[in-house]
Amino acid sequence: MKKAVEPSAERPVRAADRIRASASELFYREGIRAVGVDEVVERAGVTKPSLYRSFASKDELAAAYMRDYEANFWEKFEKPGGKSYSDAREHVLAYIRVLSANAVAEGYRGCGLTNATVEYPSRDNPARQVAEAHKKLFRRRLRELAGSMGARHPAVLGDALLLLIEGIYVTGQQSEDGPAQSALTVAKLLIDASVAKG
Amino acid sequence: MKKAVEPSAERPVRAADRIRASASELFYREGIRAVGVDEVVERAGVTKPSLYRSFASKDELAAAYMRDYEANFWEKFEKPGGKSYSDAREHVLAYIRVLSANAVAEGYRGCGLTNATVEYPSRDNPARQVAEAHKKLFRRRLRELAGSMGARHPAVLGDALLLLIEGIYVTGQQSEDGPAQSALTVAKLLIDASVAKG
DNA sequence: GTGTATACGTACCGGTCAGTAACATTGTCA
DNA sequence: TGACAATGTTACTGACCGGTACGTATACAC
Repeated sequence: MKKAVEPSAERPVRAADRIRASASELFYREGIRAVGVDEVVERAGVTKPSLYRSFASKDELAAAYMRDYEANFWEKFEKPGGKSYSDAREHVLAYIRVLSANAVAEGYRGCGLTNATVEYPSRDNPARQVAEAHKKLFRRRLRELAGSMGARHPAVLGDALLLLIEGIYVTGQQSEDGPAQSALTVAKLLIDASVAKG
Repeated sequence: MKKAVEPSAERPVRAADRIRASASELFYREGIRAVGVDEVVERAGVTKPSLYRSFASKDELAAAYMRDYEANFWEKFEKPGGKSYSDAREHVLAYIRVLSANAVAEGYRGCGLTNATVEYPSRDNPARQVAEAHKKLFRRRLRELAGSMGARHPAVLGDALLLLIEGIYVTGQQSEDGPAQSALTVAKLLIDASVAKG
């Protein structure tokens, strides 16, 4: 008589996964430097050696957090509000609409990848490297979308949108009543002024 | 026979001042959390008790750094490139011109006040409080300038400029080859599209 | 049953952190 | 000379940090 039912319906849930989840939550909310590995494992309900079996160091755990964050970011960016968009302008505006709504909520903490580059000025930090690579990709994607909108200078409009979005990320953490409120209007202004009319 | 010449040309330089200077440099370059008080006093050429005679805690030292940074900021903002401007549009564009030039330099670290709010999510941190108060003032000042430019909606243009500027601060630390390059063009676009023409 | 591999916990390490106590030294002014 | 204020010197604390040596429980193979 073996296990009867449920081969593994109750999930054991690997320690490494619990740690990733715990780290993601804590690192995002409080910052990477502010959170010790003890706090991470305690919240995960595991012990420290389990962490170091799956991750070489706290820095590498932070890098894993960055990769998880990035995957999640792309999902939210490519389907803002869970919806797909064929029109580039509507796509970007939808993302900014959702983003700026979140950014005026209490406790908003901006973009985890951006925050990590602020926390780690040194270029050889593993977490920072993931973040930097992501921001390059994001910039390219925004230029692409700007091109699809028919911008006269897609590079400029793409950069404009990136600057605007990063501005939302960071000002959103400064106060609940910040300039992110105006972001959607600004985005429209920017796009319309950049797209050839006649 | 007293001191002959130079009442104090060779400056004794108060320990507190040396500490402020040392802290400002280190906190800005490496981040506040990343720098220990030992490093601050060592660079200042003083000892730890001297620090704690002038500052109640590291947090309070960080708050002092914020205040110093802010004073310096206003100087640079109100006279970009050392020059005064009577025209609001030229004033803002001059600031953004200088800023974006700095932002593409290697080792650029953005705005110390912005960075501090990223490092300290908790609202009761003394340094963060200084930074938050400053950002409120800055927002008001930009709206004021937007009004002087004759914007149809000064609040929107002011916010647009703030989002843009914060975007420059933060993307400037992500890479030397970032969107800050386009910032001046974007600023002109934004202003021209916001100012009533006919 | 007895290997053997995997997954995990207990207990600990040395270092660094912010902060302090007690005392010695200096320079200034009167 | 004497008093005061500012600083340096030395040594220390307790908490926390990232990281690890080592023992333990379970499961599957033969």
